[in-house]
Amino acid sequence: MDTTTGPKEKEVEPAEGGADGAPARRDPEGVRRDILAAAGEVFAERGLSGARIDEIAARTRTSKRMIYYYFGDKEGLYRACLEAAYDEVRRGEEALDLGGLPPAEALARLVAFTFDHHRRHPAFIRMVMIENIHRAAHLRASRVAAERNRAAVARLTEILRRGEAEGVFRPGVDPLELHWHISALSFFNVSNRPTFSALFGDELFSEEAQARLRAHAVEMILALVRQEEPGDDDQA
Amino acid sequence: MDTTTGPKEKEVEPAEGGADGAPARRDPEGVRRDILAAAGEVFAERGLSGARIDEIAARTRTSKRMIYYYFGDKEGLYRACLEAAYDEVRRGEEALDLGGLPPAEALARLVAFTFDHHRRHPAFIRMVMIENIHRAAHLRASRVAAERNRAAVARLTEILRRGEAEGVFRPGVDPLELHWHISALSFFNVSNRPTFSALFGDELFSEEAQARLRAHAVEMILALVRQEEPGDDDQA
DNA sequence: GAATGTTTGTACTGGTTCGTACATTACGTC
DNA sequence: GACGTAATGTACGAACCAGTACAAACATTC
Repeated sequence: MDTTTGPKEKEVEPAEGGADGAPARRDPEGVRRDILAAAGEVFAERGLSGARIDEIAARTRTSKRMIYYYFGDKEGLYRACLEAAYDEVRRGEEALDLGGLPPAEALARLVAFTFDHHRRHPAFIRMVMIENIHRAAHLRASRVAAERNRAAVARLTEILRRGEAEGVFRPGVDPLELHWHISALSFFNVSNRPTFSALFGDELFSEEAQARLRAHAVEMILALVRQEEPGDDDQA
Repeated sequence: MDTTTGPKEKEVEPAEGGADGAPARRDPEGVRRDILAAAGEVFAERGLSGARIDEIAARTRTSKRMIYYYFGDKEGLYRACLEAAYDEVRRGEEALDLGGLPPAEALARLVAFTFDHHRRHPAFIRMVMIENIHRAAHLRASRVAAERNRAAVARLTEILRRGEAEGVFRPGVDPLELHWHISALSFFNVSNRPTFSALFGDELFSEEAQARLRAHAVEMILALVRQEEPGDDDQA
């Protein structure tokens, strides 16, 4: 029985597979990212209590020991994943530039973009669902995510302000409330697909149906903020 | 050390505390309900993997043994809870009678009712969230819930049909899609409150703000189905 | 090239948790 | 009032799983 726990003679290949050129044999930052990626998958898939540290470790290029070394405990790892998820998704939102567009068009694009963006990030949606199940206990404990989210509302505020000034939006619309409605239509469309499919089938989730739903979301939001002046600038 | 596991001399009081008059000493149906109620609370609170059978048993007037006797295993119990939750909530919806109302009014009431109904049943919402995390694996495995849900859509179909016939609703609105939107606005308002509060504070969840959100939900849905005929029956 | 702190691997442990073996009691019924 | 079955209580087992003890290898600085 070989009890020597010394250096195993398997090929070494320490950390040079990163493809980013850095031939660092020790690569703490890379290990961190590696763990975070694996943990993100597993947490999103199974939830906090459902996830197994050993499974996360197995999906890693490193070992369980490293998880505890870098993240302390399971919750610490979970919190880091949560922040990373918020961070990544919110960063993706910044790509959208609505500066030059007329307010109604800008809002329409924002809604459509949000709808699509949520669809593109199901893992993020799942993390938020899980966090809501936990009554946001861990999100509350982290100051990171708040900043980026306020940016989303700030952008909405700006669009509303412009629309109000131009007289195309009715005054007094609360940006936060509007954000709430937009999020609802976009988030639910991803989060509740499984139970809905189970009850009513898949028909709402074809590309065509989704495009229709998105168009309706845009319509509904615009209808809510539009200044209804029947026969004011009617072209006729 | 007393190793006799015989009849303990504690007062007997077998099952007469039910307050419903039935002095049955053995009460299988009551035990079932008792377990189901306790399990419903715990599963809604902690999720499937987070729930502990021992905790459920502790909240019961009976023992863990009975859980396995009646429900087989943890999943069986969870499935029973899920069905019970759907059943109870859908039964509560049947109270709403919209028969005599004009279509727009009926739809408005339906949306407002749905919005409130979701708020009144947070535990049900949580069960659905949890089930969505599990990709509806357990809901799919049960045929029960489907029936009652179709009734909700059927009612919506009827309202749309009438509205279309009367010319107040535009034709071709898909009842299932409309149900999706209504559900989104109502469900999300409960399901995502924790993370939203964590990021933006509580302001949207005061009674006044909720009333406003509900009014907006009604408005948005009506705007979506309304026949836009600018200047047709304008009183002027 | 030695000293010192950082990063990593291996094996293990202590507590938790689902589920069950075994025994016993109530109930219906003939 | 005996018998078969349904219902229930107690104690326990086996697996699982978060977290750690111990020790080694690397990196950095002088």
